[in-house]
Amino acid sequence: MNVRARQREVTRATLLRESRRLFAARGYGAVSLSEIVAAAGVTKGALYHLFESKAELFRAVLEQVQQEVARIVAETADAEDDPWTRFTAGCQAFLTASTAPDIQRIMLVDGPAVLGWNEWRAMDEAGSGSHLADVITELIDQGLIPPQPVAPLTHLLSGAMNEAALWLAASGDPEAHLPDTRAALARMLDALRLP
Amino acid sequence: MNVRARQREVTRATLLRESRRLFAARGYGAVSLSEIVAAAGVTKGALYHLFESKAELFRAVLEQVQQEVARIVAETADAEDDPWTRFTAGCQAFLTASTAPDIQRIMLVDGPAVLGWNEWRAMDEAGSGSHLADVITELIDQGLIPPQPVAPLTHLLSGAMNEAALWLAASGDPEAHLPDTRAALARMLDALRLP
DNA sequence: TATCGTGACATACCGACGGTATGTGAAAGG
DNA sequence: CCTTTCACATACCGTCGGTATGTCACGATA
Repeated sequence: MNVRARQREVTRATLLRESRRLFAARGYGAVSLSEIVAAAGVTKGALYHLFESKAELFRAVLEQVQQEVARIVAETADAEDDPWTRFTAGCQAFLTASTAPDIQRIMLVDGPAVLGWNEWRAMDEAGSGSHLADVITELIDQGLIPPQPVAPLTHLLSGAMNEAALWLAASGDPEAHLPDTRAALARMLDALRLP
Repeated sequence: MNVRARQREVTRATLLRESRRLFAARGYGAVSLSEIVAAAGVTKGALYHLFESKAELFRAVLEQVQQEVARIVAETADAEDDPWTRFTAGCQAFLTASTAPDIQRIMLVDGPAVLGWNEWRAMDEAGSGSHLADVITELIDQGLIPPQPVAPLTHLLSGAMNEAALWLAASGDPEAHLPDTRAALARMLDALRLP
């Protein structure tokens, strides 16, 4: 790889790292581009050479965060053989991962507001969202869940886990409430299962 | 009431109405104060005389929206005698009410991002959120739901309904998908019930 | 290796935004 | 009446996101 192309990647990675840190700490609206480029040690010229706008920079950060979460969920789920266990383990992994503060603010709070809910949803479905729909489809096919349209149930569960993660992180002591929340989620998932 | 005090209320109501319309249509970030005061037929002096900041104006709008939703939910629920039916009817009413586009963007998308999730949650609990926690507590007391901590289950259900409403409104044809979504929610709620 | 185009930035600047300080005229109080 | 108060209007500010232009090292070509 070229020196130029490599340097470009370094600058881009630095901007992504610093903007992710600042966005996570104080939110999209409260962080200025001047702040970001100062933290990254470059100027606005560099930023606008690499990203089209502030919103596009945020989108790139969000993409990175979502892929991290999707990877964790996929790895946890794939470690299980039983389809039902894959389902519940993946959900629990998502809940735990989404409790991290930087993932919270970027992925769950600012994401929909900055990009609009439609685009946010589209990005989510390219990440962990599709895993959920896939595994639910599988469970219906195998007769473990009553036959039903997949999309509504997927969004009910996705929203439940998102909100639970937000509450967990905001509740002061996530570690303390995690067991109860995991238990409540487990009860909810088990309740969906056919006898 | 004074002429002055009455005029003040008129101006305030006009600003709330116009800003709600604009916030709902294009989102908090994309609407400027100049636009709002122009639509309301006043100047920024009036706006800053009545509200401390743009965020405080938004908070006043959100408060209004949340109270409307809470009223609908409460009226629907209170029309039922059976505790379990009160629960499910209230949830269905919330789902339907939250599908309205202006309620969507203001209450579910921009609310957490503009005010922060903690403040948004606090406001929600002053509105329809507390109803949900109350009725769940009641159902546990009556032995209709397994004994468990109330908060985690409340947030799981609240998040499920929020996300389902967002998906419903974004799915192009809400009327078409509403029955399936209501059915999925009903299944989820029934699954929580003790035999 | 001399040349020259290209690209990865830096610099300088713009209009618009949220917010504030001050002015004004009509209603309220005496 | 006369004075105070208050619901605004006017004029202005610093900062923001965004852009147009300059600069200089790299890299391909002869």
